[in-house]
Amino acid sequence: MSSPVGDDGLGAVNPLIDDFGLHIGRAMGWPPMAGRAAGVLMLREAPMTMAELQDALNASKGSVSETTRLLVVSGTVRRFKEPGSRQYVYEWRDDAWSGCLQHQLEQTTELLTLAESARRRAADLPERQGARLREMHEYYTFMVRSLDALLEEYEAARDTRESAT
Amino acid sequence: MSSPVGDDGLGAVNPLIDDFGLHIGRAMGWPPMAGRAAGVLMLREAPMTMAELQDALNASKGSVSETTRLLVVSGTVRRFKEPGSRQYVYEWRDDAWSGCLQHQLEQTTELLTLAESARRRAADLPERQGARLREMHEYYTFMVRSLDALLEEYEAARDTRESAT
DNA sequence: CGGAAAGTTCAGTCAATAGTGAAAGTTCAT
DNA sequence: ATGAACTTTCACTATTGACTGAACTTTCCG
Repeated sequence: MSSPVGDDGLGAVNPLIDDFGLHIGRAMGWPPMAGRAAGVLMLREAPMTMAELQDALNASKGSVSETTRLLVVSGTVRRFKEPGSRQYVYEWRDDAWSGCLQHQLEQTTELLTLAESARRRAADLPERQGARLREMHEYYTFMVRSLDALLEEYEAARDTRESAT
Repeated sequence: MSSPVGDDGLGAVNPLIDDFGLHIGRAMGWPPMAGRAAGVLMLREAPMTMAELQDALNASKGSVSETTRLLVVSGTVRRFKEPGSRQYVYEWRDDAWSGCLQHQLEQTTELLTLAESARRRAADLPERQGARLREMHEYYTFMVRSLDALLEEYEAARDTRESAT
């Protein structure tokens, strides 16, 4: 109920956890808590129960529940029950970073959609403005195409490394 | 002092402006106001004064000042004085999207730095955790390299289009 | 089934962030 | 130099978003 990172020999890593919270959280559009939870889960050997997370993060039950939900839908954490146990455990996924890239791709796709909608809604503007919206549209088209390719490339490279292990 | 988009024949575009505010603002880590300002500036023929922006956005002087500052440092908007005039005008830059991609690259580089620092600070962890930090490090190394390449590719393509005009 | 343990939801509280407006600071034509 | 026009700064207010904790729902062992 006291040490924010539990009794895993990780006591010194704590400020690191907070850095995760701020940075990854911000990058992924998560609240800081989710970033901290991601950090804790990455640095743990074994899968953690909610109670352990709650203790490690020094957070309320409700908050941890919301946080784990978020991490699971983001594709960075999986949850399962160990056979015979009645409680879930949470574990950082080996392919977590694919999930992050996928997330980025989705965000960018949304902006492409916005660009398309903008051109439709503000059609027949003078040359200058039309050109600006065209630039935006071209940019996001380029980005979606490129990120998609990167995702594929990254996963291919990972699979290769994986099978080499 | 009334119509939120001024008297430019853009009256119908207003909900669009707010969409810009939410989406681009969020993507760039800007407050909504900055996104809205970006939208307004994209959709304008001529450069705008602060007074015009203030009117178009229906915002306070202070807020517009902060907002323009932000857009200028982000590289999406430039400001200059028309000769003989004593007030600045603000204009959406033709190469604004390069600035956005650059911004993304910088953000990603920060996370690479975090990954490096994490491996250093949490060295000599058991295999499992070490592998996770290695994955993170590899991911961000890959992303920084790739985004850098994309930026170059995008700018090259733009230059080509440009000179073809 | 009954009920204890685990997990989720949600109204309320607290903290962080955005925006206002007035005062202070700059700039430039005269 | 002076002062009017314009811009920035900053203390305050409003808004938004995160976290808490208690009430509720679900799960599953006996």
